[in-house]
Amino acid sequence: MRIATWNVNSVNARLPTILEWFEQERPDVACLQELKCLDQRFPGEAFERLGYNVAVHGQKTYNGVALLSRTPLEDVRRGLPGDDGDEQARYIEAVISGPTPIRVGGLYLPNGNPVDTDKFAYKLAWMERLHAHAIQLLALEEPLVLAGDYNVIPESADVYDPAAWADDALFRPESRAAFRALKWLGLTDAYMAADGAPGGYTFWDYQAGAWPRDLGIRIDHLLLSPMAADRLAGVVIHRDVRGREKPSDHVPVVAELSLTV
DNA sequence: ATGGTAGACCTTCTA
Repeated sequence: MRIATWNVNSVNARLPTILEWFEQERPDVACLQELKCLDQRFPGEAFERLGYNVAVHGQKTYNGVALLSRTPLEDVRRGLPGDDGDEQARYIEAVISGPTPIRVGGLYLPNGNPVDTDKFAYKLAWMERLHAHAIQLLALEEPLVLAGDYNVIPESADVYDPAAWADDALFRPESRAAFRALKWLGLTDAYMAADGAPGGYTFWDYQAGAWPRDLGIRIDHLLLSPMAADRLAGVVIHRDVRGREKPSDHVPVVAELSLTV
């Protein structure tokens, strides 16, 4: 089965582009981020017509995440545990039903800029909550995928100019250390395990000609539990999508797992 | 050093 993650930067502004990609690629599961709409404004029928079951955790104007699956979604959780006062819609999780059920968490990790504000503290606190939740999920010893826009550049090879990003929240040592700590729990970065080639970027800014100049960063990741990593067959970054009409600034990343659907 | 783009929404915030 193929599992995709894609920060779409407004599901409604991007709908024709998104549907075209879904019709071409037909992923079994997809995690979408930055919907920028409330649940009732999510175009669920358009995805249902393509054969998907839909679970949404929306928010007005900002954030918003969704899970799409060809088989029914069970045990849906909306919101990251650990802070009941957190209003931001950045996490959704469900079990994908099938002969080998797989648990999928779709996440939109806070950007964290500027670093001298409470936005950076919120990012690091959110990563601590994700860490604590990942411990709980790994204890289940299931196939598990935590996929989304992590807003973390893991290594220097994942950015066109490391020095230019040294003070950015996406590349700060604190953010990278928290990402490494997640992996130390036993999670595998699917791209690195399957390919790992430098320059596998997933985001290019809209500004300053970042796309034509290939000034990209790798911030969209799929982290796999051991039972999922053992079944990893490959990862494809759909780079060409960035060059299409009215693109998102992120492109889809798709992991293939040798699981029957 | 600055400004460059995109989306939601209504004027500025987020990225």
